Amino acid sequence: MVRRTKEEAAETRDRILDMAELEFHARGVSRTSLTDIARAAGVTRGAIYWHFRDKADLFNAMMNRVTLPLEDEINRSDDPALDDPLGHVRASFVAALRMTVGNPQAQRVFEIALHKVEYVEELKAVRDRRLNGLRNRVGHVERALAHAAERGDVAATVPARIAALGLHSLVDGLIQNWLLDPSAFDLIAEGEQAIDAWLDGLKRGTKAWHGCRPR
Amino acid sequence: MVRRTKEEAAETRDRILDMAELEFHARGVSRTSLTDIARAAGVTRGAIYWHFRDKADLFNAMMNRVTLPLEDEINRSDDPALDDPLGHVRASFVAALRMTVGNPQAQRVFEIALHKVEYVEELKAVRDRRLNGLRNRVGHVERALAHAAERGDVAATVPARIAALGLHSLVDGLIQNWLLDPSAFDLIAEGEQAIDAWLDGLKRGTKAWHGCRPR
DNA sequence: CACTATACATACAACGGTGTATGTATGTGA
DNA sequence: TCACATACATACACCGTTGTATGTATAGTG
Repeated sequence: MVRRTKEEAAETRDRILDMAELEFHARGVSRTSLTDIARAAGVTRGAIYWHFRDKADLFNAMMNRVTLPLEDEINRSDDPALDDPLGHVRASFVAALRMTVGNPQAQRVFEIALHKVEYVEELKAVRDRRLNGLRNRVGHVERALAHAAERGDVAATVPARIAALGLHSLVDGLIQNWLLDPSAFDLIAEGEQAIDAWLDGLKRGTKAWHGCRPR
Repeated sequence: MVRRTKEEAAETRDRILDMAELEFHARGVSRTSLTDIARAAGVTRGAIYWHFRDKADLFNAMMNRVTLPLEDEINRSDDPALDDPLGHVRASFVAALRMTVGNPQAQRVFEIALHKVEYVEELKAVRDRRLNGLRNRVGHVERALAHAAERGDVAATVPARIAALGLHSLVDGLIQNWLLDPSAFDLIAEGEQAIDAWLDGLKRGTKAWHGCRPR
């Protein structure tokens, strides 16, 4: 075959990543061979081995394309310059729901990460990245909620750590359950209600409810 | 080899299932060969093919040993005869947390189901079972919370559906995050606090907080 | 006590996937 | 323009896994 220019080579690399994403999503990572991906991308395995060391390397490259941008927004929640940390936290998590539903690529990659890969051996790097991302997010949200508590936006009866951990787990669980069956519920509308229910609970605090129970 | 008695055959079958659980957990389902499992169990592949049709069949049998009992307790929450539906819901989910931490077999199987298997092709049956279990649980919890609302145990401002979906997602997310890194937080203690925060939020309702905001 | 189904072990054939070595034509810089 | 690096395609050897066919000794059964 003909030698390509650098630009064309970059396109080839992107095509390989795109097709890897589709194939992994359709057949699972372990059952997808490099031959499958090569055929789908219109190249041979030679091209894949040129751009990537092996399947694990290709998988990591594919994951990193999508997961990074979402992290950033949430991780900015504890910026002391923000005038409404609680609002920013809320907006960030709602954005995650919207992205899950509205961005097909993100949806595929999430589903691959959750249901179409086994976190063992070489692929543990992905698990570690996911783990670190989780720790970071919870940490940022915790500090953001602490700021909100200082400002009086939320009651301090629920520790910020629990509030952050719970919120993150809630949204994580919602996305996970929805991906199992997108027709089961409306992730954006009902998910937003659940987030608000959690945040409203934080606003009013836990122990002081005896005197103002409704009904 | 010698022909075994029925009792011994049942033991062989159990050993195969036990070792499959360990091997799947250690190396992932797809990377574990039937030869691996046979060697660990002290038999040959012939024994496995005698007791199970193929690897997918073996996998399903292994999963069904553990996941069923946990379901039952939660699914009883909407029994109209219960005098404290809300308390039963709370106890069921706390029990799930305790089982995750305290029962090593359950812990392994959960981790396999969440991180060590790809839900494609033959294994989709497991995904379907998980999906049905999820729908059922949410349904039962929803009805239980509706009972609780009728009894005045919780305010009706948050729809029972959202309350149930949120609670389930919260616990699901907590377990999922904890399994990624058990040292990250105390699943039982902090998880229980998160569950209580959610339930307390339900008790007090959502819209009526303006008049009784603490501090 | 003979016979059949059981509970495996052993043997065999086939295939798919991986990694690497090699070929090759072209872009690119000196 | 010449030489080398680039961007692949092709070819090859190896191995693990699967499914099945076959062997075999015993447990159960009439």
